Amino acid sequence: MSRKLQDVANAELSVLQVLWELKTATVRELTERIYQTCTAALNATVQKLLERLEAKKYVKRNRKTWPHQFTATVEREALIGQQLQSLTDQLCQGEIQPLLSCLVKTYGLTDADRQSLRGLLDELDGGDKK
Amino acid sequence: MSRKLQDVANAELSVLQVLWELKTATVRELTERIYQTCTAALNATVQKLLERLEAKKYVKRNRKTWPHQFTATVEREALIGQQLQSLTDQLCQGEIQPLLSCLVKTYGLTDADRQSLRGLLDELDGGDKK
DNA sequence: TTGAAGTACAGACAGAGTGTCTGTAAGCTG
DNA sequence: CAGCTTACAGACACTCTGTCTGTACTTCAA
Repeated sequence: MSRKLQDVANAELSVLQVLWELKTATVRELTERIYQTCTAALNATVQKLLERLEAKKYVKRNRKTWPHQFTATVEREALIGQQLQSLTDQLCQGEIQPLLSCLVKTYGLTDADRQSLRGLLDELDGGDKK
Repeated sequence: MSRKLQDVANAELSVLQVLWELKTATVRELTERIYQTCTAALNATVQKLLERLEAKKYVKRNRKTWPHQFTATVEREALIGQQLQSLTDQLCQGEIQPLLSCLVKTYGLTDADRQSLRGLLDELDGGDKK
């Protein structure tokens, strides 16, 4: 029974969040954003998180600059999509249907939400049908 | 930095899946469904998984029968909803918007999917607006 | 050029979660 | 009661995660 690989850990995610915001950043900048301070230890922690994110191909490191510059290589949306995928895989045998219905039913979708959702659907209809 | 509590592990989920299907089951039944066989060791494994699920309030145990009967106390949809919630919390600051758009864009929603989604939206409109 | 300060990197660590097992006590049924 | 099944406690190895220390490397100013 293989484990559900968690692929982006909590602390790693907080690094990604900052990278999405700043586009590019150094370890120091990231550390200060995340911990509101920057000690040697915290620095090393962020360094390690980046190292792991890099291994997972979620972050790119520019070694030509000093200090190194880091950039996210996944969009937030891609990560959402990936999570959605694994969610449906695990709980709906890959079907989106149950998820959609659950989404619409249990979430108090506001009028605005519904409006924009309809908009998206219309786009899709126009896009691939004709 | 607290860890993202994984709340339902992989093996635990497979137990839930069977319970959703059978409504109620004994350890033996669960073990045979999951592992296609039933040794003492596997039995104990499933026992442990049930014990943990019970602690998490995801499973109810009837101690009056022998052997004990187990039932899921969460619906599959509730679990989906919960996962969606934590997904939006982590990646969209609680907003559903980005998730919806990602869903519609990256998933190849079929005509049927879109149709049923519209249906759900219409229900909502009728339900709480008037 | 040299030294101080900042940065990179390797490795170690504790704590938690997970899936699995062994051993033992308890319950049932012929 | 005997023998089988089930329940339960505890242990285990392994992995993941967040954190840290220590050391080597780079840069830049004096």
